[in-house]
Amino acid sequence: MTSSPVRARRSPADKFEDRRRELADAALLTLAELGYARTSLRTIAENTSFSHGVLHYYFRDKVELITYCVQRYKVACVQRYDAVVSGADTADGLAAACGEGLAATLREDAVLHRLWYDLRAQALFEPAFRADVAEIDDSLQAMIWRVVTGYAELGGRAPTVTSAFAYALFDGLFGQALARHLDGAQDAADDLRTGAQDLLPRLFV
Amino acid sequence: MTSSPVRARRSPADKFEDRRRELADAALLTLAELGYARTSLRTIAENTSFSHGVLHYYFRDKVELITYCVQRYKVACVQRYDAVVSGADTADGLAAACGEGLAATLREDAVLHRLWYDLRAQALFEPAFRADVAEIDDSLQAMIWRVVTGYAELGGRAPTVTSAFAYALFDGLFGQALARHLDGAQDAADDLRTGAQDLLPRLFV
DNA sequence: CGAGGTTCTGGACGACTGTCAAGGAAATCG
DNA sequence: CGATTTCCTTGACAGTCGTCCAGAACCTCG
Repeated sequence: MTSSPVRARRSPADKFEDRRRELADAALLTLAELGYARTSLRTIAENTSFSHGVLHYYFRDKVELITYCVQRYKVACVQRYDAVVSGADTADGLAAACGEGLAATLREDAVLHRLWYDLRAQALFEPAFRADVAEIDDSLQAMIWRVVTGYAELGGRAPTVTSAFAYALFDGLFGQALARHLDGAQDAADDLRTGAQDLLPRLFV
Repeated sequence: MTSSPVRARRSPADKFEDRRRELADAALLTLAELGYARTSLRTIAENTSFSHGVLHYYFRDKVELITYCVQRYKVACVQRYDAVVSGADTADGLAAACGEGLAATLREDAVLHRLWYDLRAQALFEPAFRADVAEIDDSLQAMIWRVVTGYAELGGRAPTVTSAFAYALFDGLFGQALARHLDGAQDAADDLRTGAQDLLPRLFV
């Protein structure tokens, strides 16, 4: 009972948490590459400089590891997107930045978004994932809603949809673009960009 | 070389195909219950009156079985939906039937649609599924497009979106409603109904 | 240096997977 | 009826999986 490794830190700047993050980032790469169903703890460990046993030293089980990974993914994703759309000062400029931001993250982080859609589907079956997936979904919905309200203020009109409705539409658009992009369609990102620009005004009629 | 069971039928009305369908339907139930990642061939066989070996008598491997299942799912899904929306003779009536049809299939076939979103996510990783998933996606897109063009004719206006764009939006709406419904939200189906009715006119501005 | 805690290794365990083959059971047909 | 094809069961195979653990390695501090 002395060496339960879950909570026994002492060193400065929490080396324990640092290694957790390091392992989670490696796991994130492997998960994004193979998908949830095909990723084993041993495969994750192979993409690190450690052996497979260490994962159970830093994470209670596979669910805790994946949960931790997914939370890391969220903050990086939302932060980057907010930065992209924060610079616009006209309605049309914001719509363009919105489309460009979505297209950019589609091009650059396609495999991570693929993992997101995978895990969200898994959460439909595995209740252990639902809380974290719902939390990320909420933060993505809020991210989209910031764009919509920003567009509203710059354009002087109020949106005629709910936050959830707007997010569902953008999510559908993004999911389709992702599938096409991963299938090799060169124009997927461009279509997403123009599609998002097209969609935004339709939320105000 | 005489007894390769893949093609060696003779009896009337193809008993072989009948049993394939029977096994595939049982597999579909099990897959919808557990999801792709957690469903094994033995578990599928347990939900039938046969032993696990018979699956390899009627299907070459797991991929062929699941592929066959998914194709069965498609025809049932699209046929039923088309019947629901075929009766409308006004634009508003068609929008209502569209929303009601989506809400009804959400309520009645939630677990099957859950499987669909699961398999579509798997196809992002596993190229073996992509062709079949793309085919189903196309048929669903055509199904939505029939509603849109029908609405256009009844309303005397032409849609201002592409078929793929319209499908992406409806799919996003449905996916979100499905997640909420499976999470126990009582109003998910109603929101989907009104959401679809709300979305349809926005494709004509 | 040595004691004691922390970190990591590598092997083992039992359970489970898809696949296959040998042979029994059942149906079909000459 | 017996022979032959079709259908199905059973058990095995070689892997992989998550998990756990004994102990080596490492680090820190007295």
